Amino acid sequence: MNKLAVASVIVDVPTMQTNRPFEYEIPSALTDVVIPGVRVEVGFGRGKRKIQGFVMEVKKTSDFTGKLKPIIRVIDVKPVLSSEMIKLSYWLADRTYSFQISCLQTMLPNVMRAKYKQFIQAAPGFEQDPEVQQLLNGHLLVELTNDTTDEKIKEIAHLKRSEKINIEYVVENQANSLTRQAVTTELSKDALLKSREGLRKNALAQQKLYDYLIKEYDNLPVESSVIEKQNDIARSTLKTAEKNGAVKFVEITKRRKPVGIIPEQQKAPTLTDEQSEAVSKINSAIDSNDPKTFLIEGVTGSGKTEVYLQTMQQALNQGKTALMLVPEISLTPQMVNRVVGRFGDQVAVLHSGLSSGERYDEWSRIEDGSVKVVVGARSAVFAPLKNIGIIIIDEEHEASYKQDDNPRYHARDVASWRSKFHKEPLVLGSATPSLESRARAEKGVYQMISMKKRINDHPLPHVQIVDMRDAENSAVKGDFSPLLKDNIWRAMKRNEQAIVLLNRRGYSSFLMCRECGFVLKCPNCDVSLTYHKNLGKMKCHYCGHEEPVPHICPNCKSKKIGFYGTGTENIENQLNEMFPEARVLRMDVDTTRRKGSHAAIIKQFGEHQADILLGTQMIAKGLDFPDVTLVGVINADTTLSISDYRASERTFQLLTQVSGRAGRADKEGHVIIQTYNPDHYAIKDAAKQDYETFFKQEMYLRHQSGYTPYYFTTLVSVSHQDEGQALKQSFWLKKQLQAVLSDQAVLLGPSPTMISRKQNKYFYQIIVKYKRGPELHQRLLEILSETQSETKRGFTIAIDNEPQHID
DNA sequence: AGCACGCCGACT
DNA sequence: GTCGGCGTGCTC
Repeated sequence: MNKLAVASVIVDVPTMQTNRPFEYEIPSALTDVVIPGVRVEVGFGRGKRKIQGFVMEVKKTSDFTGKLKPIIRVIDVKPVLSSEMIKLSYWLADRTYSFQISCLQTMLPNVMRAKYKQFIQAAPGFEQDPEVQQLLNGHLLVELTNDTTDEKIKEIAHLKRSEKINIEYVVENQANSLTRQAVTTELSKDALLKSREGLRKNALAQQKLYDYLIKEYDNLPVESSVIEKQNDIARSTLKTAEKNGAVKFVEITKRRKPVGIIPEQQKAPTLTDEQSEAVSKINSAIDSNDPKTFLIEGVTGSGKTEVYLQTMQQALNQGKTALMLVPEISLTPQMVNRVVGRFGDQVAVLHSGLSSGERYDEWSRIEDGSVKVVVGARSAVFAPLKNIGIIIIDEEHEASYKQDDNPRYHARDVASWRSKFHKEPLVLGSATPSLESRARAEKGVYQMISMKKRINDHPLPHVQIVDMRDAENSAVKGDFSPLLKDNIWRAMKRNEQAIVLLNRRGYSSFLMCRECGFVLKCPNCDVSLTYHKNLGKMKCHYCGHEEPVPHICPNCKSKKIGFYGTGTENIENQLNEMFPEARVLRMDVDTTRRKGSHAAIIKQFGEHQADILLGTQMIAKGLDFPDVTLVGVINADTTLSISDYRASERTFQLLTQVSGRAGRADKEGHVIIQTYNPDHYAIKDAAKQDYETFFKQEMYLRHQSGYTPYYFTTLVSVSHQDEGQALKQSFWLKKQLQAVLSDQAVLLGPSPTMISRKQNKYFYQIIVKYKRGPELHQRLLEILSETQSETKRGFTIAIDNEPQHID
């Protein structure tokens, strides 16, 4: 009998050199337990280091010529990775040029990441050694933490060299954190009552505990922490009761269920013609296991969400599951209630507000099949659903679907992969599709579904563009044109609400001297410091460096140093000055930092407890406020000035979306867009809510300049402490790439990134535009492994496939 | 990553 | 000589 005795393991060491499977012997005691997808603990390296790894494959023999180490321990009882996820991780690592271990870790809840600890222990026979005793200070084990001083490390290294101490490695599994200590009783309720009577008169704490146990008898076991904190019963009281046989300590696995109240079950409304046509097209793809991609181009208010819900229902009817992605920012209670209202408690919602424990619990509920519908932001695309019947991506153009650190994956690509794996449709929906998706629909790669009518024939808002270069407008002191000011006033008078959007990208409150032009910059990074009001300090967004606000210019000693640029706070002040009676709510990064505050602001505004909602991009997304009749955009063009080929697309999308916020109910909406570029097509087309015209114009320009969707783009950046070295290396890289690319491909750069210095490293980037690039892909992978030794000398190479921003 | 090995200078 | 500095290369 030939046993499967070798496991192929991806180890938790994120480096290029260890980015491949390592083989381990499966001890006979662990056969049948070590199967693909489980996590294991293995020894790695020459020392006694222990780390976590993922079993990818189990086989009979190994080609490895050395001696295989055994697997030390199996962490999971059942696999945490399905065969689908294992396959997906290979594809993802290849596509994003990332380490496979990083991919595996992103696919799983954070708690599955191992925590490593090191403990110092006296070597046998050296327990009494004075040096060892001094180090351990009477303890048997001392943890070696990250904050150990250099001197102490030296001392430890000494002792280790002379073999007086050993270092013990411990791999901790954080996912265990969900078992908690709880209290219960083995006594009957009557017995408890009896014991309660038998307590001494002055044993007040015990009496209180018994009373609690009797009252909560049906809810036992209760977590000890709950009893201790909420009911102020001391641990010693519990211990005493334990001794007396009244209570018993047990371990419970607690499932936090974040979706608290399940809203009333809602019936599916009748569909419009456009909606039912969309539903039937998608449903037939579900029925016939057709992994095609649909692109729903539907104007705001056309009822895309209902199409999503009914097609998801179809998948469920077939005994399948459904996955729906929405941008984090639209994961509002309104949205969630709508889905939960339809599907009840078979829904799991994965949003960033979940604690890591909650996230793990939701993951388990999905994994064990108790959840049929998953709604979530980007990372929910890895939800461990089995037998997926449909995948939906709402607002598919959103840049936040692309992760901006490693692995730099796009949720749309992962969804597409899974759609093919499950042989089920993928539905992309947007009022303003990304150029690449819309172009694919044009070519017939995606099937286009267009929804042009608004439900109940709500008219589109009336949009006006205000040319801020006009004499009348440039003369005003603040940032409000007379027209916008007047319209806000009117809306206030009619007791309606207004939204004011400040397009603040690349625009912030930095400090500038009006005498000499000096700008306060970060000493480590090449960016200006921004003012943080709650800190009262200047802060760097990249490295976190802080310093006090100077009152005289460090350069010319003038006192004319002050803030420059329009921040939300500044606009808020202007609004308060102009409309002293209006209640202004501000929503930006500062006011929404606290968990739940985003939802709180939306709720407050939705209940008309404020008159004006002022904010940045985040107010533009999918919110429905019936009393809003006016939307004002202060500076429509700041996103245009960014040196990014997607600048026009982003501007168009933002303006179209925010305009959709006005007048969704019976009242007509009015939108005022202030700009210095009134003739720009992105602004003009957005004002007309005319996606198709914009699409044609933008496609023409992309074609002219050779960008997505006509070309693929890959961004390669090189960094080093020394600017010259970084530049030298990037020229070398360019030469390497040139050699494998055809004449059709274009290489731009190397050029310094917009922020050319971050954390004291210099960054240069090369943009590669190409039509067909298997050679490029191969060469980039090779370069990554060839340059691994350079990595240690301070070089880093980062590759971003289809970047969302070039900066 | 983290560790051992190994090759150099300056110390009992 | 040898201790300990850091550079190099390997980990099943």
